Amino acid sequence: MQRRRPTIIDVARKAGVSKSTAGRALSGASNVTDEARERVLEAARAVGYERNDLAVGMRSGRTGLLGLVIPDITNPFWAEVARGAQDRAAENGTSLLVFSSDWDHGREASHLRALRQARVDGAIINPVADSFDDLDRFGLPFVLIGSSAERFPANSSVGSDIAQAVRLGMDHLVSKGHHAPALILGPKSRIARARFLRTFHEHCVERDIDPAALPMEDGEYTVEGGRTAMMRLLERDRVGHLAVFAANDLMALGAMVAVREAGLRCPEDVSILGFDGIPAGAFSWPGLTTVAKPGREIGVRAVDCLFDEIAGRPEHGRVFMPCRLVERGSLADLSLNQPRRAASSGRG
Amino acid sequence: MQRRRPTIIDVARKAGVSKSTAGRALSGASNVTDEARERVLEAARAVGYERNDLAVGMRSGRTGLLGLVIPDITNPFWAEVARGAQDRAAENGTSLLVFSSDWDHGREASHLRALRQARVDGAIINPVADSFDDLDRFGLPFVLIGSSAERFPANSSVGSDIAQAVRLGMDHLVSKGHHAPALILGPKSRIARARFLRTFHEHCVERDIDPAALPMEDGEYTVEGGRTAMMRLLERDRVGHLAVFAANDLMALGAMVAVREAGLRCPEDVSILGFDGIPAGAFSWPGLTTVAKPGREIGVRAVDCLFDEIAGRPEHGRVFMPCRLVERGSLADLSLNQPRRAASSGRG
DNA sequence: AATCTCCGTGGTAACGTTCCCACGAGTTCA
DNA sequence: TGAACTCGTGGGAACGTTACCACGGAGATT
Repeated sequence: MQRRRPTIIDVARKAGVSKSTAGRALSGASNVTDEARERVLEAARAVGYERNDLAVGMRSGRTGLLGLVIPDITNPFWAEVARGAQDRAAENGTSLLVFSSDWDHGREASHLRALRQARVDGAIINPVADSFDDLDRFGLPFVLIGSSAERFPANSSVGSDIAQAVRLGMDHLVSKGHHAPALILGPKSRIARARFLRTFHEHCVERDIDPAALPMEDGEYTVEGGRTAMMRLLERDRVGHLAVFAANDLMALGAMVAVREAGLRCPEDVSILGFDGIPAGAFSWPGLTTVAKPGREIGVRAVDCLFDEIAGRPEHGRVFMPCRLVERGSLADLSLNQPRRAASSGRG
Repeated sequence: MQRRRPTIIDVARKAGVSKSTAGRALSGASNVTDEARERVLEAARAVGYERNDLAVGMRSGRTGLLGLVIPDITNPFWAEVARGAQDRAAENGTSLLVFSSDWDHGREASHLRALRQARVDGAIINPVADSFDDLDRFGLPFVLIGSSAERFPANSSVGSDIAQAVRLGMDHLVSKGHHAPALILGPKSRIARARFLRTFHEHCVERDIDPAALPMEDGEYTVEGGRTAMMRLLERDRVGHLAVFAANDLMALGAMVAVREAGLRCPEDVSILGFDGIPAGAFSWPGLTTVAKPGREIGVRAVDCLFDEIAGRPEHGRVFMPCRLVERGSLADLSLNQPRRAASSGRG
């Protein structure tokens, strides 16, 4: 019942030209007379021709497919990245194969294999692997995204500018009178953690703060991880207002929950600064002040960078996108010597 | 520098068999000697052979690609659906092409064309179109997801059981003593709105409630839409406690913001019931009580259903997945004649 | 006027796999 | 013993497109 889909040969026949000419006209090559092109395009429209990308990929080696391998599409930050990448890919007539690795080496390897078998033109990868082996074996053009990219300095990568982001956060904390913030960090196994911590230390030194004296807790990059880390933080001896810089918005939101569960208030008793810029931070109460990574823009740039890589001109090298501070209501302003004064509680 | 990738012919040569036999062994066909199969597999491993899905698709008509067209991957609900679909697809050795339509007809049409050109085996679509035309022209097996599916009774679809969901919500509201809840609905242009409203009316009739007497406001399916709708609701004359049933979690969270901005408290002054079950609802304060759709499960079932459709046995027809009530802290319990008693404020 | 160059065109090969058919050897049945 | 059948195997065609080469005619150059 479903009849054969028209091919370029059908178009050529209808237009009265050879399939070579038809192919040239349809692919927008220049060496075709206007009249022939016109006839071919008209014929294509008439028979309802649609190019077969498989055959194109087979012959030309270009499939018009790109791969995106991220930890989890349900994580709001990665969803933003995916959206940016998808939009940019669509602008260039390419499509995106999306995979979630769940921080699992096996899954990642399996996804990379699927990408190779699909003969994608290239891939954007947030690598689970901290060794170069799997990536080395990938065998296709790729661009790394995220903070783990710094482990692979030889490859193109697009990430947020952590150094600038931490400085932004520190400046904001200090400007509000928080000179010795506690830290809530991710698991020790994660590369991003070391990066964050090292940058943080550098900024402490610049400001004559002894980082070793600052409270510090670990947790998974989740709401629950942030909650338990904050509980441990609250159990410590402390005097006066507590300010916390969390390495991730989900942890910051979890910390906020823990504060409330402890019978304390944010920002009156505890100030919280997040990191990521996920939408959910705008719905909490108070709204979460955070350093926002440009997730969508990272996705866009990664695709641009990947096109360069595919074209054999990897001129970008490593791209660091600037972050911005989103001020909502989770930081108290102690700079006016009014320790108990709440910050305005607008929703950034 | 990058040498040719090994083909099935290389494998055949190395194993000392014909490419037909090599192909049979690699594709797991039965009519091959164990010894030959062994040799082929060994040879494939030795030369690092990886099947070319393009060529397979070219010849066999099966590409191992599925399309997913949803409104927006950054919407947490759709991200869940995508994740479920992706996982199930991966289990079956297929990959997912993901597109966001942004409720735009042009984008949707363009994405569907890209799917056809990529020769995907089938697609899962949340259609923007309310007419059948675009879908009719699609020409490939597809399964619809989401509430708009009901416009197309002739096609397979997977969605949540709105009737059951609304009943669940109503039962909960009534059990907490809210017999005349206000409604915050989506835009009149959306199909989901009519569905929700009709079901709501049916349940009102069953309970001898006059739906016409209930306050009702429209808004976009966003936080801002919910916020302004709630502001309009609060401007109306009212007596006592206000209960609101929002047609979407984002709107519910926006409503919560509006309540706070008006100097009122949730749930003490206003009770809010959401609909969707997005993760952000757990981070708000109070936590959002909501009717949760099984997003991930919908994605999984949609893929199963699509495989049936591709195989030419569309036995599923229309699948409705049951929703469940997630009780957090945004509803006051008025059932004990204690109008001002706050509900427990746990985080579901 | 002869040659060279450029341009548009058409034919053919090639991409890597699966499908189809034919072949020979071994087995079963009459 | 011969026919029919099964089974594993191999050769070739086919999928739809683009790359490559060759050709003829028009215009430019010598």
